[in-house]
Amino acid sequence: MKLAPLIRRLRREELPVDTIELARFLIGKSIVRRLPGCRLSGRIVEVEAYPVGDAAGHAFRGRTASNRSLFLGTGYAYVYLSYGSSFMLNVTSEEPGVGAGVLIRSLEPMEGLRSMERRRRTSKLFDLARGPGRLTMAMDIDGHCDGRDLCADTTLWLGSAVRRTGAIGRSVRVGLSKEVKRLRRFYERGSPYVSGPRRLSP
DNA sequence: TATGCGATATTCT
DNA sequence: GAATATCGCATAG
Repeated sequence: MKLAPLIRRLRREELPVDTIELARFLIGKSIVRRLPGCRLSGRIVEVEAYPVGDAAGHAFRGRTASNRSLFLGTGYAYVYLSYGSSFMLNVTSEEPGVGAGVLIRSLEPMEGLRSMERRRRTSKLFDLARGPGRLTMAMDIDGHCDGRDLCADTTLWLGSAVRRTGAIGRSVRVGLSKEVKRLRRFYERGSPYVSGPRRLSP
């Protein structure tokens, strides 16, 4: 399956500036990663929004050296290390100077399956990029990607949808101790590539 | 299928 | 010193 011609790079003007709108918009879109000798891509099937004023968001206490990428504007990568072992990929939102973003939680793998399998040490298709820490490992995303412009970078960028997007579900977010009741997690209904407890993704 | 726990590093208090 | 937007394995039902 030749997907490369089907995926068109998204321009910044196409991205909703509002965090919640961007989260919904990203479901069904593509993440593309170019590595030496191979290209990886996946379809976004699950995200979480961390808008302005959200106590669970990393920008809540203001800008610091580690979260500065969250303040770049809409369409940049904010990558950080969680629990000492897992990198998390976020797409930033809002105007420059405002700290907010969307956590990418799960991908449906499309291109570069063999490369992902090697990096993830599993050949189970459903487990390759299901979960935020897993997808960064599968896509070889780490701190080097922090701050990249996802609308301009040649190694990591946002692409168009490759097929019609299914119905979008909404739920509480996974693994939080603050703002636990906010319905800020979005996912494609019926996708087997979605993480979290099944009760959250009816 | 569901729940529980340890590993792990960086940041902020 | 505590907390953390997780994962993978273990165990029980």
